[in-house]
Amino acid sequence: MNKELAKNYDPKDIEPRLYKKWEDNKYFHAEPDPKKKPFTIVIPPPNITGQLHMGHALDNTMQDILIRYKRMQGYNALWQPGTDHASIATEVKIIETLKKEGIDKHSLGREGFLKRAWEWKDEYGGRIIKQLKKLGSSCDWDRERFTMDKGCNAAVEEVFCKMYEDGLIYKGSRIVNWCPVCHTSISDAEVEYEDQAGHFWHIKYPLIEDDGSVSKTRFVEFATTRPETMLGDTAVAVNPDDERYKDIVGKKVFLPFVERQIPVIADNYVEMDFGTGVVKITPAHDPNDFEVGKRHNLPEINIMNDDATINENGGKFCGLDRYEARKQIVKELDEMGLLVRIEDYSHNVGTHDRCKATVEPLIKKQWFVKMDDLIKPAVKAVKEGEIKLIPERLEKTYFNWTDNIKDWCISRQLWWGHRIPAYYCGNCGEITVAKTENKPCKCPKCGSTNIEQDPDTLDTWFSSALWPFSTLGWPEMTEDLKYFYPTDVLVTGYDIIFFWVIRMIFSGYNCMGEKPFKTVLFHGLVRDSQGRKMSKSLGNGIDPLEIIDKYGADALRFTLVTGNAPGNDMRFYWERVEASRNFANKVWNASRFIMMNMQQMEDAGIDYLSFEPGFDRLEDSDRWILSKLNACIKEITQNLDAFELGVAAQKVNDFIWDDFCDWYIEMVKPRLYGDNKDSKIAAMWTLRHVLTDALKLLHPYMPFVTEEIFCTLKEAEGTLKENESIMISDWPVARDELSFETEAAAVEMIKEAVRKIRDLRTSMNVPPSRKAEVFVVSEKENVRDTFEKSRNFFASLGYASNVIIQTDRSGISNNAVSATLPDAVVYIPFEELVDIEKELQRLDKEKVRLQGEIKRCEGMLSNPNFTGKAPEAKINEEKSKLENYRSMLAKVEERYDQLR
RNA sequence: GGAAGUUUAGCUCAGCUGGGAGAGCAUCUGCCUUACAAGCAGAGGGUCAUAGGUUCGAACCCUAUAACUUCCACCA
Repeated sequence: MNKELAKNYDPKDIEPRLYKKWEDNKYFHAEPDPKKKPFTIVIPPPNITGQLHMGHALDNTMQDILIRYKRMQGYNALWQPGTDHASIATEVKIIETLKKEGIDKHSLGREGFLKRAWEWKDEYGGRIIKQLKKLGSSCDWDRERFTMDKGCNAAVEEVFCKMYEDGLIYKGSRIVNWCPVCHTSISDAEVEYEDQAGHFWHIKYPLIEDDGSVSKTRFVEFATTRPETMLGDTAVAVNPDDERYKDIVGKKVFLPFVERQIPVIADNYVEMDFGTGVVKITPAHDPNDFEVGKRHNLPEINIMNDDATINENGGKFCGLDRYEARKQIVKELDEMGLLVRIEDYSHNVGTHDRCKATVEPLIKKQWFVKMDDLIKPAVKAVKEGEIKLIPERLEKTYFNWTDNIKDWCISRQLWWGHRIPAYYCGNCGEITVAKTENKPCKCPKCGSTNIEQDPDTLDTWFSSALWPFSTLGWPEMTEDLKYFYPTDVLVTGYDIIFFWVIRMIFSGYNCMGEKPFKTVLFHGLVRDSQGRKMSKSLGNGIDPLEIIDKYGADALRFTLVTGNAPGNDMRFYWERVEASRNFANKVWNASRFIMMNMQQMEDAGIDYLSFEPGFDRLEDSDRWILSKLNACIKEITQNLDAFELGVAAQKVNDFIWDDFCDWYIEMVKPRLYGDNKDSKIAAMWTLRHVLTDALKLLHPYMPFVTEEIFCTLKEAEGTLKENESIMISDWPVARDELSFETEAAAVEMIKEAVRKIRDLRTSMNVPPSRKAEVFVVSEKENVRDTFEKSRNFFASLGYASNVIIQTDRSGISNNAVSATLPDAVVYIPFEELVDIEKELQRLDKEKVRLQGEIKRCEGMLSNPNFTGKAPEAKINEEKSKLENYRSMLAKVEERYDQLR
């Protein structure tokens, strides 16, 4: 042995060193191999603008746990990494940067701007990758992709052209969400609604009399939250069943300012009970009005420019900002006597999720994906369980969206992104859709060479929707694609189920004819300790890199996956990181203990390595911990297969800390410090065996500390192979020949006795330094045998100077306290310390407790409904409990009588 | 308006799909016991939101109610 571990685990130097080792040895790399089963995860590609935040840390920790677990199980595990160009987020960021330099985007021109964007990508795009590495992510970095690399571009063009041919992509003039700040259309999913305090302006339009004059006495009154849109009104509507307005339907009203006469129409869209039952109709600036307008063939009058100022259709308000126009219009209406009243009103306003500007519905010519057919296989897949969502309840959210799906607006008036492969003839207007390599030099219809490509780019999610197969080579049918697709799990936050998950699913079926993944594992948000979202503006964000720096990546990872269920949000507490760090340190020190003893045995010339566990040489405590380990392996494997990462983590923690450290290592100490060589060797074999398996079980969660210990341990033994690593070692397999029910139960009894002794001592304020004789009295031979076999550790754990095992209580002083077990009574004569009255009180309390338990058991067992209907195992369990309680009660009563 | 989630110890949360309520942190007591004070040993602390129901048996299943949170819709 030539390596020693420091007293406290310090991740600082260890983590980068080990990560480099893994990378250098290509342990993350996967190639198709028909001899192995694939297991694939594609990373949710982080934005190139991104910095690692808690959400990433959680998301990637979960993926890494699954990948490492499967890799150890012998799967050909591929974690496909990459980044997203994040069209609008990046473009906004670059515009900001340019602004600081006093440069306007348009003055650079498209090419100049894109050049800057690529420079920016080269400089910052790799930042988050470096940060992911600090977390320990075992992605196959040789395969790193980017949504705007050559392959992804090819995939995007392929899909666009194919879908256009199939009629799934069309260009149409429809009302879209327009961001007047970013100057682009955005999809429905990108609109965030927020409650804003506003007003309800009650306005009236004069009726046009039958003689064509503007009435001075008859008006139609309605209310609106956006009076400026009146400039684009082309009707007012009432419900067809509304008696109040029956007589004016078909007549006209006078629209002030623009001085139009517009019709009063009847449409079911109008609710009679709301407001006055009259709605002004502005088809060009409201999605509902747009629909109404279509039904009634109303003109669509656009009154706004792209920056939300009023255009020439707004007459005298032309040039004013929408809010300025609003003020003016209200003021002038008031002056004209057409403003009835103003009411305070809180309503939802659509804002752009990127820049928070109020979205303006506008009619624009845009590209859309037709959703109704495309969505069908995606619905079917989830309905029939072909794709599993975890937690299951998110299926409802999923179907809620698919059931109400609208066509997807995919064109963006941005430069950074995939430019739409559509070409327009400047002469005849013919549209040609073609891949870049086939782009037309002249119009196929009129032959004109006056051809221009569509200036717009695609929604950033258009390319990420293809991510699970574009990264594996599609549209080429590569070996990778055949082997690794469909992928196994997608791990992501529930917040992007609409943006991304659904779109990947329908794209998968559309392009590959096959689902993109079998399971979607959702996690929640990491919130601050007060339950608030972490955000830049609140300044309450916690930097994962700071945690890694202070406590290590292992501690961060462990913290993020323990104590919360799939899909639930969690709160972040530094105390929890500290607890995780302490756990890592615990593992570290247990290992240190074992290695110190290895050293001592080596120094004493004891060959512990060649011990082959003829199981007859294992002692009860060894068999107990091996049984525990075996159960643990089974359960943890099951939990991981069911994606119950938190539950599995808790079990590893409890096994290592409670069973292994607090009990087994303590049990084994007297043997290690004693003279029995065989016993020592058996103990050392068990320690090493259990530690190694425990490290493996822990490795997916805490890759660094486990690797460091694993290698140091092997090195100490002298069995470390070159470049050996726990990450490519075999996942532990449960071995039932290493499970010993009888011995395990026997040790549990000793543990119970120890706990009772400790309890007695504490309640009597006996300091640990004061040892005492301990008598064990049992009529049962096998019980006495058990104590006999375990006397060494029973004595040390129970602070006994001597353990005397006998069949009756002869020779035991009356000045003794006792602890009762079902099959034995333990006496500790403390002489001067014992207060008989107090002891009687204690025994009395115990009597009452046992009587209560017995009553409960008897009640159950005498209930014919219970004995008739409950499963037999449960009945037997209760019977044996009852027996134990009765036996204990008898002993307690006996002792009570003796003392009295 | 529709839907979902949450409600368990002082705090944050688990509880693996019905069989005697758990962890971490905090609190209290005693220990620097040669792996670990980032530790050890003990203790206190819960009508599992409320009210009904199903069941031999409910934190868990059903119904209703309340509070909080979130998502979707957008009635102008």
